Amino acid sequence: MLDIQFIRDYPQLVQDKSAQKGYKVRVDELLELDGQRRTRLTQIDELRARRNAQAAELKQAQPSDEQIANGKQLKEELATLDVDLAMIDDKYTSLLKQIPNMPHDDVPVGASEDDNVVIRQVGVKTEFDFPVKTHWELAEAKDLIDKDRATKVAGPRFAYIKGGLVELQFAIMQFVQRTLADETVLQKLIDENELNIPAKPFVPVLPPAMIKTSIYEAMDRLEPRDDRYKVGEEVDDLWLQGSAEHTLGSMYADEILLESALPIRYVGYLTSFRREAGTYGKDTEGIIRMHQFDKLEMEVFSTPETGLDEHKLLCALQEYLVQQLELPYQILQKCTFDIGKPNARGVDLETWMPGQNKYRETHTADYMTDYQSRRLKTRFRRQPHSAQAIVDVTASKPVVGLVHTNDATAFALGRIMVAIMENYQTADGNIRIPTVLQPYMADKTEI
RNA sequence: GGAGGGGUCGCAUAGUGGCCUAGUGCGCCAUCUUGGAAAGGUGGUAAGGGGGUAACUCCUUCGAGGGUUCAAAUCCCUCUCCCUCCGCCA
Repeated sequence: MLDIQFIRDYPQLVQDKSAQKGYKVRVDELLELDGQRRTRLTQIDELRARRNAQAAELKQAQPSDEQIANGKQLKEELATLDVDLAMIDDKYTSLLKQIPNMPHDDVPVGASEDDNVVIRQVGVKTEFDFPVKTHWELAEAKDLIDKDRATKVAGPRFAYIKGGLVELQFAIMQFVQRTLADETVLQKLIDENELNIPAKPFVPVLPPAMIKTSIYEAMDRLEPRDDRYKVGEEVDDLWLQGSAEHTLGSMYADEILLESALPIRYVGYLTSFRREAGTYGKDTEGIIRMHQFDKLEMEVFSTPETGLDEHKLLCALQEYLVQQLELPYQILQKCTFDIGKPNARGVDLETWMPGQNKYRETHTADYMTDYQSRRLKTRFRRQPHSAQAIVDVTASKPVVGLVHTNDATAFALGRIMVAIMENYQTADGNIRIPTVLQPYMADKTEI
């Protein structure tokens, strides 16, 4: 959710930037309702002040009939205004929620995902002196993926992942956890990118896989609803999460964190669920697009001042991780249309997939500024800076602000294994193991 | 699933219709005393919203939502979370 004060100050800007993201919003109507709402609020406050004063007057002696009648009238007036306000408030809130986050200044304006900009390509597209196989051909030959039986048991877009691929996944998970806890690596990336943030390690988390409707809505990741799985329709108010971001980013809802605790960096591991509504016929072969996939997700809570640097660190980490696996990739800065409603900025990393002869999205990094935290009420208390306090009395007063949230893929395990299979295939149909992963696989060199 | 007990200002607690403008202790901040500290004294100590250049001021919030009442932390209803016991269970 956007700050109403910001919308009051820059209505045209909000209208224009929303349009750039493909959102038709009614800023005029919202501001009209905002005015009405504030008028009612003032009236209600006045009535309540009178009610409070009257109650204070009556509390000593037995109230007279006249006083009670007077009180009753106040009560009725209040009730009418309350109903009025509730109606205005409903419309106001729903309009306010529709307004997307403002794109950051460097986000290219675009009308479709075709307007995303390739920032750079890194690595040389893998070449082979034999006919290239797709990952599903490789997997079938080695019995690494069984989709037919999964379809029988659970339906299409499910799979049994087996044998060497499972070992590979566990190896990747350990590798990521080790890397994200390595302050030397973090410091190196921070220095290279000239970021002004500490090399604080990521803490691994196993978050809940289900989420309440209210929290999902506050994260602004529930829509479109038909891409999410609802659980226990009548009995429970729960959804299966579609990304660890959904339950990681919401964990400090309604809390005030200490500035000294920030940044908080987590790497969550979770099996994620998506209905993939509207993708019928897309990526039906292989395991690129599944209803269920395992994912390692980075999530960072920070101050507003460091939010963008944290975003850049996450992007740098994504590249670092893919580089360690020695996979060719390209970086895409997403345009205004494609970054998503709560995003101020979004960057995709696409890994080269020789079997499909194209780059495919394996990573995405989202910077939400305070858009999510405003509705979640995830705040932090600024510590008084004593040096300033001497000069400026107000600076010594602790101030509460909204945290900035960042989220980024460490690895979508299914997709990165597809990339490894296709890039590391050998002439005899084996799959070599990237060097950095071998220590986590009992020094196995291929599967 | 069954029975009972709870949710109050960072923490711990008091509070059964108007003396609650939520008391007390701890913690924290400031300050006094001190050579410096401890101890002690004094003052302060939440969030959100409205108005005001400001000093300030008004409103809301005692798990959440409804209700009763001139008046609700307090009474009633619904929900929710936590604790104890029983049952079931990886």
